[in-house]
Amino acid sequence: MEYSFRTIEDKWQNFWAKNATFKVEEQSSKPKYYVLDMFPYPSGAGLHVGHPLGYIASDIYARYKRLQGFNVLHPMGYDSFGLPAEQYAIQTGQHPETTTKENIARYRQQLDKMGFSFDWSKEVRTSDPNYYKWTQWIFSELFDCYYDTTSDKAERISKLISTFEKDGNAFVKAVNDCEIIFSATEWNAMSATEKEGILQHYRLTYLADSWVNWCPALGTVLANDEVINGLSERGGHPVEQKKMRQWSMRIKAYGERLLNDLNTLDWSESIKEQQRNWIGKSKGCSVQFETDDKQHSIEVFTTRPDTIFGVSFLVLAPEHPLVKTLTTDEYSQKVDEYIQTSSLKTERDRQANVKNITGQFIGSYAIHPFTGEKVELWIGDYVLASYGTGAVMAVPCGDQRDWDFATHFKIDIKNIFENVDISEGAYTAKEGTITDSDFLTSLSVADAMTKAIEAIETKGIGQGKTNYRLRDAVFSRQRYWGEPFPVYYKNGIPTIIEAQHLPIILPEVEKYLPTEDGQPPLGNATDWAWDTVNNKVVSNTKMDNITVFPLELNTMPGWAGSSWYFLRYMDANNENAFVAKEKANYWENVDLYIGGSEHATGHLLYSRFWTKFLFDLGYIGVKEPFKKLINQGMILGRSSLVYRNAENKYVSKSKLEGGETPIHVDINFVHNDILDTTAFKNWREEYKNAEFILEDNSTYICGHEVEKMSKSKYNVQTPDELVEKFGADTLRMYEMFLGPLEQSKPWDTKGINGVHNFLRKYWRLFFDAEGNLNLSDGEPTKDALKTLHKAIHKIQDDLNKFSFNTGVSNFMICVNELTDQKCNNRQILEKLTILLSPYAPHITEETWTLLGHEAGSVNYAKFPKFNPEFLVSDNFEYPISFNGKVRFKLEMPNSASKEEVEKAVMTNEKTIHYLEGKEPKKVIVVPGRIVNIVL
RNA sequence: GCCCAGGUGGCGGAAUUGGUAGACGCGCUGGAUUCAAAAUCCAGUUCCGCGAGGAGUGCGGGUUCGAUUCCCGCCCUGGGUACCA
Repeated sequence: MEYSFRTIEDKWQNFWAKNATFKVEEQSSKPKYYVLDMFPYPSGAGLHVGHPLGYIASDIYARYKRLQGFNVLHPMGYDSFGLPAEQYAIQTGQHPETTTKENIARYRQQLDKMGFSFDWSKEVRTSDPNYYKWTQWIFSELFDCYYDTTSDKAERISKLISTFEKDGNAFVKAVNDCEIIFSATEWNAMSATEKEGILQHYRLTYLADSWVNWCPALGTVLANDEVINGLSERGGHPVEQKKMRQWSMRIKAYGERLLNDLNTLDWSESIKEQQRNWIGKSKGCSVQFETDDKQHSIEVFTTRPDTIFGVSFLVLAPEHPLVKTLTTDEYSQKVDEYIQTSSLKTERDRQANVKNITGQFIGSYAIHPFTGEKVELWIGDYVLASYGTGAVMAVPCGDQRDWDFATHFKIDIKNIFENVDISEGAYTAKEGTITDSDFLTSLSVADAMTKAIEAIETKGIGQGKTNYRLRDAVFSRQRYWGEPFPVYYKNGIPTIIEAQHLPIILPEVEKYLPTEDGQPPLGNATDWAWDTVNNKVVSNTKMDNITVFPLELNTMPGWAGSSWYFLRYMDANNENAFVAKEKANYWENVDLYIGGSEHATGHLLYSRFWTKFLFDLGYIGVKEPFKKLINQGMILGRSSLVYRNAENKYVSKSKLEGGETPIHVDINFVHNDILDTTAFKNWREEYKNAEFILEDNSTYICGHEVEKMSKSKYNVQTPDELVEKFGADTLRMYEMFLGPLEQSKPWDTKGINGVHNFLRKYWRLFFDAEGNLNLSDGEPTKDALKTLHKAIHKIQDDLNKFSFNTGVSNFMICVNELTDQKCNNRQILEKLTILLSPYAPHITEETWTLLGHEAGSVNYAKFPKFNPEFLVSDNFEYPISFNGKVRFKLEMPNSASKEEVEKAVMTNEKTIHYLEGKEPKKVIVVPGRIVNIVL
C-alpha cells in the first residue's frame, strides 16, 4: 500500500476541524504553555515558503508541549490594518476591507493545508471593530495617565490634578515636558483650555507640535524606525522634516524599565543589544557655562566630566534658543547664513556629508567654570537640538569630532592626558591618567569622573544625569486604513470618548487620498462628527460646536493593534473587557514567541511598553509580553537565469562567452537548473521563437542567484504547489531540515525528495511486501529498542534546544535502522509514532489508527506525559557494544602523557548517568579508543 | 567607526563543560532490479596520492597528551546602528 498523502491529509484536516481538536480552555489542573507566532499582514501575494517556517517550528513545539501534558494556547490571527491595502484602494477604489477579507481567506486556506494546530476559535483581526474597540480603549487609558517617578509607574491623571489643585506643580515628580512652574492658585485660576494644555505635558499620550518625518510620496508621517537613511522603509521614498500637530506616546517614561527588564528575558543577545542601543542610555553630567557678560548660562551635557579642563570651546546646535541672543553684530550675518543653510539640509544631506565639517563662530564667549578662562562659542550642525541639551562642551583631545572641528577651524587643542600623543587624532579611550587639570591632575579617568561630578554639584553648576536616546513615539498617521482615535475636539480641546461608546467605527469615504486642503483621508468623510448628547457619530452637517464636535482625522499607526494582540488571544471574544482578568492571570505571558528579527526595535519595544503600562494599572499580572523569543531567519529565493547573447540566442551556462545579458526566468520552468525550453517558449510572446545554444547533452543549464523572494524576480515559491506534489508533512519536515531555524538560508527544493522518502519508508514499516498491514505483537528485539531509545533521547534533546533540523536527521537514522532490522513491532512503532507526531501530524494520525487506536487520540489525551518515564522502560538493559558510544569525563591531571590517557581510556570503569533525573547506572566501558560514547 | 552573529566537503548542514571532524540529506560515481523509465535496493564519495601515507574546520600565533571547540591578533560575510556629546 502506497503512502497516499493527499487522502490522509484531507482526512485528518477535516477531522481536526470537525472535532475542534485544538480548542483550548483554561484548566487549572494542567500547567499552561503559550506558543505564539508573529501574526502576518495579509498581503495580496499570499503566503510564500518563508512565512510558514516559523509557524512550522512553533507548531512542532506546541504539539510537543501538548504531548508533555501542557495546556497549550497556540492561536493565529491577522495584522490586517496597513498601507498596501490602502494603496490598492487608492488605485482601484476597492474598499480596503474587501481586499483584506479576500486576502485573509486565501491565507487561511494556505495555513489549513499545512496542518497547523491553531485554535481558530481565538482568531483576532486588528481591523475588526470588536478588536480595535479595545485598541481605542487602551489609547484612552494612556491619555488618562501620567508617569509618576516616585512610585515609578503610571498613575491616574486625576491624582495629578488634585496635586496641582493643592500644591501646583513645583514638587511634582513626574515624567513631563512642561516648561512652566505654577502654584495651586495659578492652576485653579486657569481656564479649561489652559489646564488641558498643561496636562498634555504629562499625559502618556499627548498632542504636540513635533518635527516629524514627513514622506510626501506616501502622504504620511513615519516613525523614526520606519525611516532608513532618510528614505522610507516601505518604498524607499525621500523623507523630509515637517512640523505637525501629532499624537505622541510618552515611551521615554518607560526607558529605564524597558532597559532593565531586558535582563529577565530569554532573547538572543543581538536583539537585546539592538534594544539597548535604541534606548541609548548614557550616564554623564550637565554643566552650566556662564557667558562672559554673566547674562546667560548655557547648559551642556557630557559623558566625560573628567575632561572638563580640556574644554577649549562650546558648540551649540544651530536651532539652540540662545544663539540669536548671543551672536554679536559683527557675526550676525554669517551666523544667519549658517543657520539658513543648515535648516535647508535634509536628514539625507547631513548623513551624506558626515565627513564635511561645518560651523560658525558667533562672536561671544563663555567662562570656564573652574579656570575662569574665556571659551569661544560656536554653532555647528553636528550638534543636535533634540539630544541632550542641544549644546556640547568641546574637548578636542578626547573626542574625535571635537578634534576634527578644532583642527579644521584652527582652534587650540589642550591635552589633558598624561603621556598621550594627540597630534594625529583624539584619545578616546576611557582609561589613563589625567594631567594639567587642577584638582583632577594625576587621577585615573574613572576617579576623575567621580571627582568632577562632585565638584560640579558642589559648585551648583550642574549635576550627574542620565540621558536616553529613545524619543517619544509619534502615534498619528495620515491614513485611512487604521484605527480611528476615540477623540473629538471640543473648542480645540482634545476630548476622549468614554469607553462605553466604543468602538468608533472607521467611516466610509469616497476617496482614500488626503483632501484637497491637505487633511488626512478621514477629512473626506461626510459622517464624522461626535454628538455628545446622543453619544454617537453623526453627519458633519450637524456640527455646531455646542453639542456636536469634529472628530480626530488621523488614524493610529500599524503598531497600535499589534502592541497588545497577544493578550486578546487569551479571551478573543470578550465584549466587556480587552481580556478577562482571570484569563490573563491563567495564561500570563507568551512562553515562546517566534518571528522575524526585523521587528527588533519597533513592535517588540512597543509591545513591551504597553504591557508594562497595563501591568501598572493592574489589568494584567506580568511585566513582559514575551519570555522567550526566537527569530527565524529569512528564506531567500533562488532565482534562475537564462543568458541572451548578441545574436538573440539563449546560451547555456557552460557555453557562455561573456557579455550575455542575464534574464530572470520563472523558477517553475526550471528543475535542477535544467530549463524546460518548451515552457520557456510558451511563457511570453517575445520568447516564442527563442533559439538555444545547448550543452553537449542537449540540455539548457540555467545560472542562479540567491536573493530576496520577489514577484519581479520570478523566484517566489508558494507552499501550495509543494503541498500538492509532496504533501504537508513532507514540506513541514523539509523546511525544518533546511538548517537552523534562526539562520537565513536560500530556498532550494533539491533535497525535498530525501525527506519525502523518509516518510514513505516510515509508512512501509507498517506493511509487508504485498501491501498488507503487518504488525507483530511480540516483545521488541533489543536492537529495535536500542534504536528507538536512542532516537527518543536525541529527538527530545533537539526539541528542547529548538534544533529541529537535527531532529529530522535523527528520525531518518531511526527509520533507516528499523528498516534494516525489518522491525514491524507494534510497541516500537507506537512510540515512534508519538515521537513523530509533532513533525508530521497527518501521517502519524493515520498510522496511529492503523495501530488500533481510536481516531484522533494521538492528540493527546491518552498520553498526558511525553517524557523519559513514559517512553523508556525502567527495566531495559542498555547493550553496550564495542561500537556503542558512552560519554564520560576522564578525570586526569593535565600533565598526563598521551600513553597514560590512552591507558585510562582503555581500562576505566565509569559510572554513567544515562538519563537525567534517574539513578546512575553502571556500565563497563569496553576497551578501545572510545571517548564519546552515547547510548 | 561601533555593537551583534557567523566562517567546516561539490551543496544544505552535523559534532563544542576540549576527546575517532564531516552525522543526516542532496548531488555525483559504480552496481542490482527493469524490455525501458520511474521507484527501490547495494557500494563508494573532504582533498592530494596508484599506494603506503600526507594535509585538512577563514588566516597567523598560543595553551594542552589532544583544539572546529579555549586564549591573543588579523581577514571576510551577514544583520543592526550611526555626527548621541
